Amino acid sequence: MSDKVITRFPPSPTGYLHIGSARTALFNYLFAKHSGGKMILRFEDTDKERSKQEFEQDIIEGIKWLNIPYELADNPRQSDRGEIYKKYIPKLIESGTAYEAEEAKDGSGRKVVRFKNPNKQVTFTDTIRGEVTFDTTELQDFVIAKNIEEPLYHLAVVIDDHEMGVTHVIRGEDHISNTPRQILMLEALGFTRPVYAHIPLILAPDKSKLSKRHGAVSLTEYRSKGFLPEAIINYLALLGWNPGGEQEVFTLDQLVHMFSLDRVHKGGAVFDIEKLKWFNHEHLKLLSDEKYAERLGGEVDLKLIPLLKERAKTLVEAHDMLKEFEYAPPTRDLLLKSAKTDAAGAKKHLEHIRTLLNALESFMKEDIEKLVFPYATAEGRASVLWPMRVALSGRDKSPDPFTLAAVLGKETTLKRIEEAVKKL
RNA sequence: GGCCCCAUCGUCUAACGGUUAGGACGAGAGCUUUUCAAGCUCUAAACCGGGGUUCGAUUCCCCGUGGGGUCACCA
Repeated sequence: MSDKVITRFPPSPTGYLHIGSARTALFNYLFAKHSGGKMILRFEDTDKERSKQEFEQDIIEGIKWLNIPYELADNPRQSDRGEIYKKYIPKLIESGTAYEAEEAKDGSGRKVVRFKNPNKQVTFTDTIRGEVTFDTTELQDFVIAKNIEEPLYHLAVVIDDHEMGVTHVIRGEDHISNTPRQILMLEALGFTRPVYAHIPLILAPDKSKLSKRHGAVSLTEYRSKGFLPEAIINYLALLGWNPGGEQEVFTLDQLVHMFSLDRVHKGGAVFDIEKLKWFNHEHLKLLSDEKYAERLGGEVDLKLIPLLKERAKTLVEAHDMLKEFEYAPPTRDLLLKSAKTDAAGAKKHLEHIRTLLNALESFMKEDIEKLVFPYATAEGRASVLWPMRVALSGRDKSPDPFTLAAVLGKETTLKRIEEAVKKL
């Protein structure tokens, strides 16, 4: 089928995968997949000085980590596509729409190629913004190639999009003013115009384009901070687009199903880390205990996962909490810290709890609670519950003592109470 | 500065001429098995301004203001 939708994600490997690029990739994928098409990945590395293998790797790994499907173009690097470009540049010169001008600064001794600007108005339809008109006169006879076989970005884009059969160009709004010059070249080459859609930029809190000076912008940083790819996808999709209802938590498949370009916003959207954290917590809670443990990467007691799920907003927070569960025998001072009783009282209470729990068959939270809580209420909750919390956790900040006891299990619980009693 | 784009709570957004302008994040207050979180409940919080069009404008048009993007032999 010739009318199959083909979008593309063409990063230039001059930096690590940026959160904004990731969203552009996501929108391209969502649109293509929703329309039954595909998204092609290629690298725009015509700037040899700044392009690095390392960045290329990072970008691919990032997209894979996010689970955004793509198809790698044949010959995905522009730096390897010289043979293709060589077919087109002379053609442009022969047809009189381009000409060789002054000597190039690249030391090749060859001449730079300039486009013979027809100096006209160019109007194109942007799916998101409607008709946009530019007067290209101010562009003058712009340079399109460093020399007869090395195109500059704009020319390479036009040729690649044509060669790869790209039907829809979905890119950041910062490219909107590049569009007319690309259309000029594409007309000179006799190519068909793709559909253009310029999506709003992701903004920093100061409303300017999000960039490195604003802090964390590379996907890797979010990954290492313990964010889930599902959460990042979900959050990014809702920056500048929304399906209309009041639901906010979605899976990638759901997003694919609902996505449409006409619900994409025109204005930029400020990136809010707090909301991302909230999405992350939501997606973390959606994981099964087994999957959660898997994501944490270590050997984790599955009994601890529900506790983590409830409290941790990121995997890193979960890790930190896990450390907090590491028990160190509490000091006498800590045991008495907030208990409204003296050492003798605390000792009495702990011994009583030990006796109660020792007789308990089922060590479920509810049963422990049923047994201990009435006693705590009768004796003064603080004077019973505080020593119990500290005895079990070794800390003054912890989940409630009943949950703690249940998670720890009977044996450990009794052992820790025993240890505490000895201190009093 | 030229050109282009944009404009609803602090932030992400709903609304497609008629609503008490809704939701979410965050904030504040309260509740909970007296901690820290989480959770639950409640509260505060917005249509940039001025003209039109219309019986009626947040919504359509124009102007202004504000913000942003872009002006390379970078992408």
